[in-house]
Amino acid sequence: MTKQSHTTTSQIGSSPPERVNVTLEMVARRAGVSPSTVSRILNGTAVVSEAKRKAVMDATQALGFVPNPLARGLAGGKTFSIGVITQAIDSPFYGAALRGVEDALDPVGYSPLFMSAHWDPTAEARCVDVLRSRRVDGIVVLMPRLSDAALQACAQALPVVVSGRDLHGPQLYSLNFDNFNGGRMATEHLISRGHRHIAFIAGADEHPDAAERMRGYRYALEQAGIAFDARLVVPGKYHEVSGMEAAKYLVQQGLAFTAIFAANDQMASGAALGLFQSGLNVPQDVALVGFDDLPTSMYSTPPLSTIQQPAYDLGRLAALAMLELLAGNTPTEKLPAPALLVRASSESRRI
Amino acid sequence: MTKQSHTTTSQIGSSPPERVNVTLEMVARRAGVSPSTVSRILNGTAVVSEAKRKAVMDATQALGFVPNPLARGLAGGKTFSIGVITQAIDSPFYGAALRGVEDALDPVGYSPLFMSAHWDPTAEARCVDVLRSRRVDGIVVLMPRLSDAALQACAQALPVVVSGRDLHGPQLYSLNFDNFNGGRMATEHLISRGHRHIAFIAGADEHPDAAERMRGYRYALEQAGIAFDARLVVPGKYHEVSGMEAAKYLVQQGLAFTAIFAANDQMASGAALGLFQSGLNVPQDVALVGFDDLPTSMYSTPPLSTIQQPAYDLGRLAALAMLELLAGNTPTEKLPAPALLVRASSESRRI
DNA sequence: GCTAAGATAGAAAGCGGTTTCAAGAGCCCT
DNA sequence: AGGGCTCTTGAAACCGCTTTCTATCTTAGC
Repeated sequence: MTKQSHTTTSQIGSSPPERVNVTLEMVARRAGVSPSTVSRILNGTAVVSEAKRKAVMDATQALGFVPNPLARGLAGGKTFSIGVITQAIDSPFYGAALRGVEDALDPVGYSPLFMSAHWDPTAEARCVDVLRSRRVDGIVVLMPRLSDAALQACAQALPVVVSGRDLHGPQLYSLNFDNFNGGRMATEHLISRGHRHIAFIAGADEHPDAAERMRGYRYALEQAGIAFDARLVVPGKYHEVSGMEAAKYLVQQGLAFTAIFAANDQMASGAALGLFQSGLNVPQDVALVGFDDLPTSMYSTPPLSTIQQPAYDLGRLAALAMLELLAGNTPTEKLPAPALLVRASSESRRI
Repeated sequence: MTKQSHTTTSQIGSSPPERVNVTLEMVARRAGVSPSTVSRILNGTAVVSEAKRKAVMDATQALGFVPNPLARGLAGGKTFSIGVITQAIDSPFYGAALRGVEDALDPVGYSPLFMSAHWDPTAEARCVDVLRSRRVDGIVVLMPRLSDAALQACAQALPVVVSGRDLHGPQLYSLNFDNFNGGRMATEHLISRGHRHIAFIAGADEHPDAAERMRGYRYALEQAGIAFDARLVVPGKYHEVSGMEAAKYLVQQGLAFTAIFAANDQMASGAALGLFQSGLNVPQDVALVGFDDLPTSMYSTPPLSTIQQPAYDLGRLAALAMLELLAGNTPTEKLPAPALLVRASSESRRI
C-alpha cells in the first residue's frame, strides 16, 4: 500500500488562501511532464526516470499539492476512508475503541467515517448502506447486531472486519474477545476471596458476549462446587440504571449474597449506587466486580475491580486488520487475553 | 437545501449484489430523458414537466439509484459531509456532543467526519487541513485551541462553527456556554448550604472556560462576603487523576475546607476518590460539586451535584447552525443557560 | 400573422484524478 | 542495417455527476 503522506503544508495562517486548489495538472505543467506521469510517480504505479521523478517531487512540494480525494475516489475506486459502525458513539466503551481506530488509520492517510446503529439491526443495515453509498473502502463493525449471514453478504462486496463474532472469509475478519474466560476469572476471583453467594447482573440476552460472560460465571461456580442459584441472577441492560435496579432488587429479595459480579462496568457502577442507596457499602458489605475496565472505573469510589477488555486495542486492531485486508493480506491481529484487575471494590475481607 | 433522501433500498441480503452501481445515466436512459434532466429533477435545480419528473422518479425507484457522492462532490463542489474537530473522541463530554452532531446531521443526509486534536493547536491545524483536503462543506470545532485569528482565516474559505468562543462573521458562528454563571451557581449553592471554606479545583489555564468558571467562583464568594483564599485553589488538568491529587493535596495541607467545587466532573470524580483515600467521605465530611453533568455523574456513588452543561445539545446545535450557514442563513441557535443539579454529593448538612 | 421573450430539455464541457492504449526510444541479436 | 523487445511516457478515455450553453417549442405582444 502506498503510504499516504499528509505532508500538507498547513494552509492556515499561511499566505492568503488565494493559492486555490492546486491540481495534478498544474504540477505536471510545472514539472514539464504529463499528468499521467505525475499520477504514476505519486502512486508509485510505474517505473519512472529519476530526473522526472525529482522534477515532479519538487513541483509537488513547491505548489503544496494535495491530491483531491474525491477525484481519486471517482477515478480509482479507492476513497481512503473506511466506515466504522458502533452501537453508540457516546458510550465510554466505544469511545475508547474509536480512538483506537483513529490512531491506527490516521498515520496512513485513511479517514474513519463513524456511524452509530443504536443496537438496532435495521439501523445498522442502514448504516452499511450509507457507508457503501459513500464508497468507503471497507467497513468495520464493532459488536454487530446484524445476522452473520448479512455480514457475510456484505463482505462479498467489500472488506469487513467485525468484533464480537467468529466469522471468517476471504474479505472478512473477526476479532473476538474471550468473554467466557473473563466471566470465569471475575467469578473465580470472588470465590477466592471466600464468597459463596455471588449474584450476577446479566447483560441483555441478545448480546452474545453477555451470554458468554454468564457462561463463565456458571462454569466458575461449578468448578468450585457451588450450586448455581437462579435467584441470584438478575437481568440487566448494560447501562447504569439497570445495574442500580438490579442491585436494589437483590437487596429487596432478602437474598444472602456477599458479592456481585456485573456483566459490565456501567451496570457495576449502577449497582454500587443501588447498594449505597439501600444502606450497603462496597466493599465492606458487598464485594463488587465489573467487566470492561472503562476509563472511569479506576477512579470510581471505591475503584472498581474488573476484567480488562481493551477497547482501545479493539479499535486499533480492527483498523489494522482492515488495512491488511485492503492490502490483500490475511490479518493476524488478535485481541489480548482478558486480565483481572483487582481494585478496592472487591477488597480482601475473607468471609 | 435539497433534502437528501437516503431511501436506499437496503442492498444487504437483497438479491445478489450483481445489481452493481446504478448510475444517473442508466436512470436517464430508462426514463427516456437526458442525464441533465435527471440531475435537475433530483436536485430540484429547474422546472421540469410533470411527465418527465414522474418517469425519472419511477426509474430512480426501480433501479434503486443512489447518486455517487464522490462524483457529486467533484462536479458540484458539495460533498454533503462536514468536518467535526473535537479534542478527544473518547472523552465522555465530547462523546455526547458527537452524538448530538450525528443526530442533527443524519436526517438531512450529511455525514460528519470526526477528528481528534488532542488539545494540541498544531494537531488541530492539521485536522483542518485534512478535512479541507477531503473537501468537507464546513467545519465545526468544539472547544478550539487554535487562535481566533486562525479560526477566522479558516472561515474565509468555508463555513465554520465553533463552541467556547465568541467569534462572528459571515461564515462564522459561535456557541458559547455561560461558564461564569455556572461557576457562580455552583459556588452559591455550596454557600447556601452553609459552607464558608470552599476549595476550588481549577482547570488548565489555557482553557478559557476553566478561567470563566473560576471567575464565577470568586464572584460568588465576593458577593457572599467571603474572603478569597488562594490556598484553597488548586490547579487541575480536567481529568480524574489531577482531581484526585488536588483533593489529597488539600487534605495534606491541613486546610479547613468543608466543600470542594471542581471545575469539571472528571476532576470531581477524582476528588471524591482522593478524599475517600484520605479517609474523608462525601458528603458527610466534604460536600462536592462538579461541572458538566457527564452521563456517569448521576450514577456515581454518591451521585454528583453539578452544573448541567448540555454536551449533547452543544453538538446538535452546532451542527444545526452549520446547516443554517450552509443554507446561506444566519444561525440563531443558542445554548441553554446553565442549570444546577443538586444531588447527594452536596447534601444538606447545614454547618 | 410574425417576431420577441420565456420555458424545457439536450449536448457537451468540465471537476481532478487513474488507467488503458499506443507510440517513440533504446538495446540486443542476427 | 533491420527486426523484435522492453522500457518510459504521453494522449485520451473514463469515473458519475453538475452546469453552462444552445436549440426547440410555446406563448405573449402588437
